[in-house]
Amino acid sequence: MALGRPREFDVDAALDLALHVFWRKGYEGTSMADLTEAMGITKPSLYAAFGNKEDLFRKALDRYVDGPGGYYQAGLQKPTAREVVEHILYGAVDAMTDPGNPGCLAVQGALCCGEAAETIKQELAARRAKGEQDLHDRLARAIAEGDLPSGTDAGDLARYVSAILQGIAVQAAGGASSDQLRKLADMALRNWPPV
Amino acid sequence: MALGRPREFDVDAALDLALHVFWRKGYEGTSMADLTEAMGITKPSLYAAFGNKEDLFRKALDRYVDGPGGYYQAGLQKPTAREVVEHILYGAVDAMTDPGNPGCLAVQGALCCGEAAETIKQELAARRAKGEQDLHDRLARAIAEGDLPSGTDAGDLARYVSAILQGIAVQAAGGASSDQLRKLADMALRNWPPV
DNA sequence: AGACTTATCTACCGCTTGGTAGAAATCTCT
DNA sequence: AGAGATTTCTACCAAGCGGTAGATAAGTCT
Repeated sequence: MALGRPREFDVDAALDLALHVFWRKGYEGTSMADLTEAMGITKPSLYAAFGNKEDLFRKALDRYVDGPGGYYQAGLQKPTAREVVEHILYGAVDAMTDPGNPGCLAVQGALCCGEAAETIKQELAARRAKGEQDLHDRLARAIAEGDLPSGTDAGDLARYVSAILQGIAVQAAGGASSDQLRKLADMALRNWPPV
Repeated sequence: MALGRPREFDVDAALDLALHVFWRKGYEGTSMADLTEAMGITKPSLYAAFGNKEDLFRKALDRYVDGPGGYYQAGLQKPTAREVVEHILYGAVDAMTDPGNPGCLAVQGALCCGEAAETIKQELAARRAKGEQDLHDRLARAIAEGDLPSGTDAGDLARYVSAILQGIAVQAAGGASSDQLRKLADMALRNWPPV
């Protein structure tokens, strides 16, 4: 059923390569030339397969969330609040200290930027907010189930865990080792749940 | 003693304006045109007074550390570890929710970037590391003085506070309110010192 | 074989980027 | 008044940006 000349490259593999460039350099710091070089295709091929730079970034972001960032949604499935937070924190440490790709795409992809990247910045902020909301809902369930002390504020707790995660992301971007960050996660978990 | 034609603009005021542009847009997201427009001077005047873009950013960063970011060094002077952390956390919340300039220049100025901004990224990472080191030294003193439990690891503690601060920075960049962030600081302080 | 569809390539587009040359203007000093 | 120092301005530069036109190649369909 495939009409026309067949594509000579693997779309998913190319998208992975693009993802890693965006991850390392951020949206603004990545040029189309960076992408085509890393992906091993020419610009017209890139545009035909993925649309423009913004489209490509969104597709790479989706892939990130499902791939390297998958620890987050996986963590939310854990049976207890403690296991949820544990899985997410340690998962984040591992993902964000991946050699060659330090940090978190959702944080450093476009934390702040010029006008041209404004919509990407907002998309990332919205995704972070959505992640926090998902965690909120999961913790609210834990409170309802008696898994966490009643009277706990799920919103405050979710924001606290998010802040720790984002702190880990910034530290990782600055070159912190996985050992150092694991000790950070350990400390947060020794004090879990915070009062 | 002033030879030559006198400068027609106030260097410090112009530097302040440049600082705010870098703060909002980051190093890469800021163009020379953005700067000259905000500062109300032409490009040759800018280059004559501040050097190139990188020089200007460094000067703006110095001004940031002494001005809006001054809460940090001020906090380190407080008499007890608790007051130090309290001052730094609440100071960060206030500084990073400054209307029109959300977030922290040292975090979002260049968390990740293309090759052209690499040295700025490293400079910012080094400054964050230096800040963490200063806090480490202050907390180590507190441990030595019996102000914090002996056996506490100053490095772990400093990294923990840094992570919270950087979490606040990311949340602020994403639009979190000062009320929300204050509750975050409250929670961290209720659990201080973490075991 | 020939029509059709799609991918690939080279070459290019207009625009913005950081940065500067060179002349004119405005001050101080003698 | 004139020399010297410095700032200011307009106009410009090469290089890089994101994005595309148009021809050609490589498949599938009838």
